[in-house]
Amino acid sequence: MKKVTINSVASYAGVSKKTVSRVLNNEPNVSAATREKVLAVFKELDYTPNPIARGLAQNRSFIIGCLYDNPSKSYITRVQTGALAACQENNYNLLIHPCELRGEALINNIEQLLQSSRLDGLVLTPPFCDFSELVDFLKSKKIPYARVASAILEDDSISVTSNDEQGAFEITEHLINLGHTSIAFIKGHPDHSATQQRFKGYRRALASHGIEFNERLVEEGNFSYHSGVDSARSILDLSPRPTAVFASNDYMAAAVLKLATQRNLRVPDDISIAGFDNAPIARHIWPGLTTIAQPVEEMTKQAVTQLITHIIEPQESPYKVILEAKLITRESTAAVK
Amino acid sequence: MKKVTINSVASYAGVSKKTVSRVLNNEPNVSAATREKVLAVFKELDYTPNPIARGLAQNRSFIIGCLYDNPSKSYITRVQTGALAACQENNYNLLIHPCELRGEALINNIEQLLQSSRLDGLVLTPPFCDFSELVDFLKSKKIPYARVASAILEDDSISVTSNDEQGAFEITEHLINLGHTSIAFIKGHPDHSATQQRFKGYRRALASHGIEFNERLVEEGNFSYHSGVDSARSILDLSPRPTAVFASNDYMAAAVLKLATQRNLRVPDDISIAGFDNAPIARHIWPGLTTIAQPVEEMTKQAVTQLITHIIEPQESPYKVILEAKLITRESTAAVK
DNA sequence: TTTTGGTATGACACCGGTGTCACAATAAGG
DNA sequence: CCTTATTGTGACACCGGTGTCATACCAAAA
Repeated sequence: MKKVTINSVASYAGVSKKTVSRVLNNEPNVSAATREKVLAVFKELDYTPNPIARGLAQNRSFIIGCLYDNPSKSYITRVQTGALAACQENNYNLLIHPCELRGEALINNIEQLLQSSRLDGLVLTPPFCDFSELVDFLKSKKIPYARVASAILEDDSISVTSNDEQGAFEITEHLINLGHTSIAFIKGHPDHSATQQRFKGYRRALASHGIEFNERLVEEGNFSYHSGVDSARSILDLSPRPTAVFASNDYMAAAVLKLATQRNLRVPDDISIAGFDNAPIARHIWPGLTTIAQPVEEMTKQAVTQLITHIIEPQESPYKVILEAKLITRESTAAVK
Repeated sequence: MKKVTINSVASYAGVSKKTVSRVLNNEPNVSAATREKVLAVFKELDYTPNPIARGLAQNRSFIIGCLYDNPSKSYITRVQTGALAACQENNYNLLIHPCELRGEALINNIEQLLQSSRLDGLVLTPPFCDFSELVDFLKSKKIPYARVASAILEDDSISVTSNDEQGAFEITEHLINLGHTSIAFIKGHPDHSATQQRFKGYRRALASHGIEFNERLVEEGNFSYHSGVDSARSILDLSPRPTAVFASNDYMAAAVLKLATQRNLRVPDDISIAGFDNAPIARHIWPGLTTIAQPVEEMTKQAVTQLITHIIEPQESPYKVILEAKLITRESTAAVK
């Protein structure tokens, strides 16, 4: 199999390689006849331009980097799925780069990454999307970036998010409507803006139904299953025991369920449990978890699409989208007895 | 910030760019003094070679592609983790490419991928690692590849795997040692070689303990949670009901657990359940699942490391490694009453 | 008919590295 | 001391595209 380059196409078509390049890039000032002829040769020789050579000439890599520091594998793969979909549509590639927000020298790490990979842009997933140190660094280096699921909208970057606060409000209201008034809450990781948002939604729902907020019902978690176990222990030890628990994500909710079951509590008869994210585990356990589903793939896809658009043609308009979160009721929540 | 290229380094150090290139690539025939000098300039100017230019000159992309078609998000992320570790050590990047084994035109899809991304090599995860149509195609195109977790060892490619058959044997034996003689089995997806391996291990354990194999205790699954639910239904409807179920992965085992719990069966008192893979769900549910842990990250890391080594310096020796799988006992299995 | 202006095209340098080869300087051998 | 290897170094083309600019061409305007 011989290599087909722009030179072979050019000589085969009887034009200069610059003209071939013009056809490739849909540039004007090529006669219809010439364009047709070159396109025919593309087909005939089965020509694909070499992205590396292109990248060198244009100082682009056609690669987007995806930053994450997230314990939830399902979340990560959903993000990847969305990002990949956008990349494929635009002939871009996706580079995944897990790294620690609180690790030493995060900025160095990212600088290294940018130096060595020449990424065209970055997608920031939680918690990076709200880490101003990083965002400022990228801004100063003029690296295009897009933020996914951020709570901060007051800036001029690309951002696609969903309404965490509203989701938390709705699921709390769902519990209240079932008659619960003593609803424990497990917070997420403090570095994630979603943590504050979900907490705010919880409090707003209590307030709007005239239920007094009780500090003792709130536990600090960090989104990990393990932290859920610790929080669950404290909550189930309370007396009187709350009739419902709303955990900031499904892993922690699953931990509550596990501990409750171990203690021979029946869910939802003795205690209702709600989660957040609609992770696979929410439907893989019994009883299934009532939770909030967010369009993670769609958010990421939109963010990356917009990022690539921006890379190709820089524009000022800050792209902001807020997508809807949706309540999913399963068996883990029921009316209070 | 000015761009630092090989030219600036060269003129700054007072040598030709070829000499700089020699230092970069650790080539011989550079005097110690010159090498020192150039290295010092690297530091001083904070120079990083442009991988794209390098790639163009050497017709390499420094990118490895990772193919997968797998419903288990945790498996995918484990594979990615291992592959990334190997890539980072070798200054390679990882491109992820999910696609369907049975999708129409898989080969076309891959051909397209290779054309447009100029990947240096591919990692084949299950089920691709055993799909001869694809392997033959890659061979004919002379694309380097490595296979992870394959059951087929009789070829000349790079392959790192773990002993599925032995793992299945051990977990079955574990159940037998607990007194179980009626042990149901749920098969995995027929496209995965692990499916046959695990089934073989199950049968070998039965045979070696003089327990007659009973076809009616075997259900066809496909590794998905959903298929586990269907299989579980058939198994729990059997009469007499088996005292133990060994599912070919943890998702299906979790499905059995869920259904059993819904039917008010106590696990492990009324029925023992074992899985395979040690997925996160195995310890996120109650009771925790007895299962087999495989070193997925390690397998993938070794495979990719070897693949890159092979790309840099093609060699004939087929690299074959088989890593150990390990039995993890949790609460879902107990002695038969 | 000549001037003007836009369109189609190609020559050529360039992106930032690496491969080939020539050549000078040094070391080893006769 | 001269010849022959060996080592260190640089000039230059090349990888496969894109950007800049000159130019030939043709139609509309003067």
